[in-house]
Amino acid sequence: MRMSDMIEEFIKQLFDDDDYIEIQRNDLAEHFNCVPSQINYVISTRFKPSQGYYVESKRGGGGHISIRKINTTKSNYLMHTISSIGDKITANEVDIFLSNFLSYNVVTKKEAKLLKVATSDNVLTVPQNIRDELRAKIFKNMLINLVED
Amino acid sequence: MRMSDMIEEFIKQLFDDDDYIEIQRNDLAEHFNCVPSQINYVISTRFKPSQGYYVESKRGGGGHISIRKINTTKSNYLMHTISSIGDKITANEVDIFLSNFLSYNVVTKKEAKLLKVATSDNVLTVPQNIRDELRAKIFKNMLINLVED
DNA sequence: TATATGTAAGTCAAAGAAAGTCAAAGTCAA
DNA sequence: TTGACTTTGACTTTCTTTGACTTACATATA
Repeated sequence: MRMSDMIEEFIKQLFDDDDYIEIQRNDLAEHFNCVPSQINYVISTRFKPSQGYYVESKRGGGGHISIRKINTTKSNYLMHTISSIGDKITANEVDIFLSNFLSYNVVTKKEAKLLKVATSDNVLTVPQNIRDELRAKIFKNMLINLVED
Repeated sequence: MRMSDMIEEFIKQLFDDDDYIEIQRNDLAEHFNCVPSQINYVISTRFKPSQGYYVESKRGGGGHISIRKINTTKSNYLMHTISSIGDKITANEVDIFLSNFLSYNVVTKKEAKLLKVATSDNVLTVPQNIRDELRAKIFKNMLINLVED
């Protein structure tokens, strides 16, 4: 397992039942025996706003990094997601959305699978230059149908 | 015996009793003393969705290729449907399939909606001549994901 | 108060690690 | 002897790890 994945998991467990945590970058780095900037990497790739987290930090003595879980209703969440997607989207970006949907229970496993496969590179065998556009269209339209009435 | 066949067999044995495995492309290539891209060849020719496998991968450090076996015991109905669909399918034909699925409770309403919208003409804004092909691809692949458990 | 010092986080680019792509070359059966 | 399938390898892309350097804040001290 990757170091990044372990750190990600560790941080996520810190939340326990709360939606707010504070961590010390250097302590965490020491705990995992990695360079401090590794923590930044994990945070910037796994705790982005688009993944449902809001991050702040303070430098200097007593400095820290705080992470807040963003909670919204399912419909709001989906609607917000839909409008945040531009004309193009990569398969990877879809993946990130889906894993967030799943962790917020916005979609079922099966629905996530459907979303995933319908937008996967394997399936969208069209020229590169229009693939991400087509994917965005399919993805957004499918999501619209998941918004509760 | 061909190298590809040996690799194929080897991978299939990895499943043992599970329906999910992860492999390291480079390790496997080394094990068989072949170039890594040989593994890609084996996977792309022997582990296609149409052959009951779903493949994903991650690059970079700690990267891997994962293969999921599709459980065929669940619904002959869907499997039969999938194999009855050719290279092309119209939006109308999809509709007919869907209403059958619904009346046999093979899919939920939401799933049916997803299937419909992901394969609708509105969404598949690609040239006419490839639209029905793309639709068939998307539709069949989505169905495959509904078959397995 | 202004300044110096220490503490902690941020940035960015290079190096490393895997997997993907594609086309050329090889093989083999019909 | 052609055409489909296989093997090979050079090159590309994606993701992760590392570390040198920078910036910001807190506190002690002149």
